[in-house]
Amino acid sequence: MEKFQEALLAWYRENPRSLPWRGEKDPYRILVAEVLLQQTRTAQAIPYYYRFLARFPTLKALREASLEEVLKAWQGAGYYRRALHLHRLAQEVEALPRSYAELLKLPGLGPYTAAAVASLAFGERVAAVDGNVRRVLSRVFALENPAPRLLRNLAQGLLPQGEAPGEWNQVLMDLGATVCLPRRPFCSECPVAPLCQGRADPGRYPGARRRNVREEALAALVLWGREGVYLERLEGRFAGLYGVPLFPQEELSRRVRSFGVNPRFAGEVRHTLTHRRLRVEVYVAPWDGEGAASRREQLVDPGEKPLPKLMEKVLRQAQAFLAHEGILPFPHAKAHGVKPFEPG
DNA sequence: AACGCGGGGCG
DNA sequence: CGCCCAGCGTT
Repeated sequence: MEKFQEALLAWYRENPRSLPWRGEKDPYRILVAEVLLQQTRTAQAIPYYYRFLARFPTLKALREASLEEVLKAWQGAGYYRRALHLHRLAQEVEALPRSYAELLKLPGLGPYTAAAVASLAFGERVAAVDGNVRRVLSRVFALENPAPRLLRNLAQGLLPQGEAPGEWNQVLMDLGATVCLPRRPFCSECPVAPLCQGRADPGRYPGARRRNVREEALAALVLWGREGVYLERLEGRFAGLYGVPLFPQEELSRRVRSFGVNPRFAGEVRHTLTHRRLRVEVYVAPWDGEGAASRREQLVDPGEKPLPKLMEKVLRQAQAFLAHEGILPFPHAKAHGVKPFEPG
């Protein structure tokens, strides 16, 4: 196995990736990067990394912020529980613990993130197994569906003695991210191709995970007034963020009745999540909150609240419709720009 | 072990 | 379109 490690380390020295958090020493900044990278491509994480750290440069700054401010900084990055967990974590500890075992106890840190922070920030000899490492090891050892436990043991056994553990973890991840790609890997460029047991059929290792994408028919109700749009705090999906009322399409008539409005159809919006395909009918109605005094204060400028992308699409659609009708749009208009309304 | 949870880029 | 991404928490 020494040959394996030497070949990879030599390759890494010649092909380093330049990333904003590469070489970072501050454990907090490493943590933010690793949490952002959970199920998120590096290219997508980078702008959020800068924005979040500019807003909350230290654990203390994060601790003293409100959850809503934190979610606002996270807006657009997805998997918003990550932001919630980071905020909660900041309340729980004065400083980040320095061991894998302690890090693993923190909210939002699982085996991968705890290992990444422990090795990168504190030099602990612990292997970090992410999707890249899973794929690399599955191919090297020709494993179609390796258990997480097995992968951790394999990765742990590969940690070189003389090398900084954090560096080594990045070596494997970099190989997976740039050479050992999910589809059409560059085996001819791979430093460990001669040792790879799965080289003959890389598409077979690891095997595909089955997924079940279901469709959902929803409706959104955009109630707008001079002071803004009626927003509520969302629960369940997008919990903690804000949005207009969103519900199964078949509940439309009931919800319309309960609000006492007479809405018009403003078009349709599609939004895809990993496991869901959402088709949202957008309805708009003028509203001043009459007959619902407690709701009146919920008429706000959506630009001030953390919104999921889906809600941005819904508002944009509503706005385009209103503009097309020659109706003065709500304050949100300037923030996002108006696309022409396209019927159907 | 299976599922819910965003958003985006690629072939 | 389907696939997958520097995963985690819950059941």
